[in-house]
Amino acid sequence: MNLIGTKWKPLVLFHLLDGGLRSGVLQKKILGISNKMFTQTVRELEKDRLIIRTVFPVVPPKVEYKLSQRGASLEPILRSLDKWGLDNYDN
Amino acid sequence: MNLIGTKWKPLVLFHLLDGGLRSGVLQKKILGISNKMFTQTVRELEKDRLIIRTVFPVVPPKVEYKLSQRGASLEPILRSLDKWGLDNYDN
DNA sequence: CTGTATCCTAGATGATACTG
DNA sequence: CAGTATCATCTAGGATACAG
Repeated sequence: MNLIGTKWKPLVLFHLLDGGLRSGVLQKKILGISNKMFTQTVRELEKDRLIIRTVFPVVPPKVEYKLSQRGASLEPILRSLDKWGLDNYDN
Repeated sequence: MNLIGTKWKPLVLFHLLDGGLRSGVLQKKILGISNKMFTQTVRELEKDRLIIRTVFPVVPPKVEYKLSQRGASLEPILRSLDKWGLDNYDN
């Protein structure tokens, strides 16, 4: 639970399931996340080797995030969580 | 994520997968949880209709918690999380 | 046994401004 | 564009004592 048990981590991972995304694009997909929490979250996920951060030395800066093999192994769980959430949205 | 996205909720649910448990027994299974957080967690889970709380009018008091049908529907996810955690314990 | 009520602290989070 | 720094706020969580 320490690796993925936060408010934002599962969401970040979920949005990377279909492929790597540029930083700004990924952040926009996570509705409601602040810039600070976004950076903090991806940093921790990178540290835990669940995602891979790639920096392209261009101007303007370009950074891409994608799931690591380890992160990808969470796919069944993330998909299940998503489905369960949709099925139980009535709350 | 609001329904199960806390530090303790998944653990409480997980320990009820194999059947209902008496309050004290359940609490002892959740290592490290304080009395306050335990009560607060089960209260929220009950409110979200993920678990069912049964009070037996005896002395001394006896309270039992068990998964609701809705809570039981989380079993695949909880089992997967458990397995994933075991497989990735090396950090 | 089960649960509540306080008090208290650390960490989580947001808003804003700023840097390379 | 991507990320950092700072300030302020809120809440999670623990410890303890108490109640029914």
